[in-house]
Amino acid sequence: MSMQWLTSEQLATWVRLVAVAELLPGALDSQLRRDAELTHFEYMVLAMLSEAPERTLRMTALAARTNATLPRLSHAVRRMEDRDLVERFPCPQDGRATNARLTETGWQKLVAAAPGHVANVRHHVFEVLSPEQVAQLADITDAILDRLDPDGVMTAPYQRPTPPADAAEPARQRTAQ
Amino acid sequence: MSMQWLTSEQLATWVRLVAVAELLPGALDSQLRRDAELTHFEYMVLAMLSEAPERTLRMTALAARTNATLPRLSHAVRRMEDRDLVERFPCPQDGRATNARLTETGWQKLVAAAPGHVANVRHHVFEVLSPEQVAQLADITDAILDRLDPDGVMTAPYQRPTPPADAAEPARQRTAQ
DNA sequence: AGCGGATAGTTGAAACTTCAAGTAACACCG
DNA sequence: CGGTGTTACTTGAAGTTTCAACTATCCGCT
Repeated sequence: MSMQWLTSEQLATWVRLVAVAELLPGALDSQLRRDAELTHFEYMVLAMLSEAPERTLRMTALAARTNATLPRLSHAVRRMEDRDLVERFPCPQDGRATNARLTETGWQKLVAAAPGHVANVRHHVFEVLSPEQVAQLADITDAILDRLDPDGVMTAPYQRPTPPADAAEPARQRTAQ
Repeated sequence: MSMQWLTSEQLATWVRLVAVAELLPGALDSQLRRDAELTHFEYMVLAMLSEAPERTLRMTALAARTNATLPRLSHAVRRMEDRDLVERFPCPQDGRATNARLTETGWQKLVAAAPGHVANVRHHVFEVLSPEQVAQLADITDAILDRLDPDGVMTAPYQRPTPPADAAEPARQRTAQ
């Protein structure tokens, strides 16, 4: 394979980006499985529910936020229901829809798992990047997500603070949408 | 979840990085499945073999380069063998080992699939990034891979070209083996 | 040479994801 | 109203990945 359609700089970058995309989910999964008996996907389900009003979300919305297909989510939620992490009930406003709600047990699970997960994130990403690089990475991922996720479904509630150097503790807000 | 252990800039960056890591493999998979009847994993198997001497690699080496477990690779190669994309034969030097070799059909498949794949990569990544950002991204992914893949198994053969002008980092060596 | 342990890979079963229906409720239109 | 089409799931089967043995070979040691 001589990919003459990419410059060697692009090729080197591409290979590294793919490697990160391939390795990172595994690293997150391992730590969570080992320390919290959760997959990264299950963690995301819990995390997304925890941020929603009433800790409740419709299956379709939850699937969008976790980048899952509906069948995948449906099966996963059934298994998590067996473990009493979430519960399902029909949506009062729309008889077709199902709501998933975080249980108290699920919340506790998330609270217990979060510190280790965040530590892992810090270890793999933020400890090795300068503040400038963190800002650059945010710009770069923003640009890529413009094509990959035009509606920003996966990043919806996470607005960026003001770009300049020292962002300490500004209130972050929901995007309109 | 109020993750106070990350700054809001870090949190925003993190959410975007996870979104890219989650969405990118899916985007690659869709295009390859649609246009070439290959998964991204199968494409990587073919690509790694195509770059190896004799278009041949031992199963363990191939697994490392594609970030697969040995059972996963073993099953996948068996299925690809049924499609005549690769072939297996015992390693002459080591009776325990198995070699996987790209067949002519497999090579043709890869050649046919590559242009569309590269176009997809360009579309999702390089078209939306400036040359400066491409260089930044290479530095950033390099730094992250130092922890995620210390031996550089996944990026082994892809050396970066000489950095343009101002390189701050002494570029830790990622040895091929 | 022969033993014990490590290495390389395969295999079948369990777990998970994807795929192809299937069900029920809503929405519009005549 | 009743029909037609769409939306929001759920379900069971098929395909894939992971997990736990299991086989065979190699290496170091005596």
